[in-house]
Amino acid sequence: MATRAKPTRDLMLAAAKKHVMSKGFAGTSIDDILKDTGLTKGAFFHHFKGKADLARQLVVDYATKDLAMFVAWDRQSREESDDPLEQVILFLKYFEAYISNSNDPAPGCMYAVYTYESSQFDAEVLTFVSDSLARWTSLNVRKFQEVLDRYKPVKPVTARQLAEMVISIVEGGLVLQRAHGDTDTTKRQSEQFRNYLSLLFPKG
Amino acid sequence: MATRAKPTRDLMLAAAKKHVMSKGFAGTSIDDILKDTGLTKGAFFHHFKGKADLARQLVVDYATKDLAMFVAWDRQSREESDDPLEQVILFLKYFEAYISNSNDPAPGCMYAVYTYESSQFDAEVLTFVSDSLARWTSLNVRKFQEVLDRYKPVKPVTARQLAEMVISIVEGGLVLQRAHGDTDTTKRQSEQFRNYLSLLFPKG
DNA sequence: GTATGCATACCGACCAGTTGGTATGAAAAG
DNA sequence: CTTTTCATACCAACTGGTCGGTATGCATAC
Repeated sequence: MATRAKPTRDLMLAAAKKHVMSKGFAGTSIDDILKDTGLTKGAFFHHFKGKADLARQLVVDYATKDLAMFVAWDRQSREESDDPLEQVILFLKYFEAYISNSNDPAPGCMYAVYTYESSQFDAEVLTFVSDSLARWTSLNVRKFQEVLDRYKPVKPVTARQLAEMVISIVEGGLVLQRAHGDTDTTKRQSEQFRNYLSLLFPKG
Repeated sequence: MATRAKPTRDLMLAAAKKHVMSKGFAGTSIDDILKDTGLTKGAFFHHFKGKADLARQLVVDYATKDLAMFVAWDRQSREESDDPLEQVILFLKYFEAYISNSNDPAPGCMYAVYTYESSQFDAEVLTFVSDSLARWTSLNVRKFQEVLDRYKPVKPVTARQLAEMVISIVEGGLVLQRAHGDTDTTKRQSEQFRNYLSLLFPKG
């Protein structure tokens, strides 16, 4: 059976993600993943150099899929409107729909898991997490800069401030949502942020 | 040595907190705590029924100290101003100063740690975390209700929405701050929220 | 002299990681 | 077209070490 290489790796990554997002990385054993997939140690160590390598591949995979989702939402929002402010609103609404309708009972951010378990990971992984969040921020900065180029805010504000605030609200919303086990806290937070935007830019 | 009961327990709780806030709960072994304190298994299992009991006592202790801090800031803000909106602003400023001047190199919220490792804990502990966050929210709701009783917001908003937003922003700020290893991200988020308040309640 | 506050010594379970090996398929040699 | 060669993909069994937890003993305080 030298054919099922990629599916096997993805199968293990999926199982790993499931466990890590509910028990943390240290709380997830390799055996947990193997029991879930029906595979064995040999398969695991064939695809991963070790648990640290799993941590790396897992978060890289997460970042890739996450970014792809954001890019898709961004493109769709640009197709539906020419106004950057409206595009931001649309983007947020796509996100709200995604979080609320997720079949994941307790959605969360893997970056948050890693940062709250930071001592478990090597510098390379932690840098990747930091960089990924920074890249996400940069995307938002560019977006809000487009808004600021067209509309003058009621109160002086930088694109970076707004960009960071979006991420902060999302991350915080996810923490609360998980803690209370509900499905709409993050969505409500995003709505509040849109409220803030409508006050900052009354034109839109 | 039958005299140092309370100090010993607190010593272990302090060491546990230190490790849990940097490696997570599952990533923290009892031996880690014992090595830090110079104590032994006998001491640990004398004060804690097991690791699950440590989780319970640790978060209860955290909640107690956290609440005391909030109450103190609330009292001080009431002493310095009669205006509820100004009191909120003051409260946030105390918080910002606390986070920025903390000697903790990577401050964080223990509730967030527990939430992102939820499968590690029993229902009692998880309920306590949820309730603690709810209590924190309630305090904020009361506060913002006082504000809303005096000032009419430019856009319709409930006290609960604002209360949740504060916590969300703080939690999210802490995630970002830890991820990037800086000291002022949370503070900046709090400042942005104050900006939002000043737009909502232009009178203040 | 009895309860408290610890230390010592130990246990079974589980941990990440290793070993030796097998089945498979694709490419190269005949 | 067949046979050899060899890398890939995986498995079963095992290892040393660490985990949470227990049993016991012994000072000290009351």
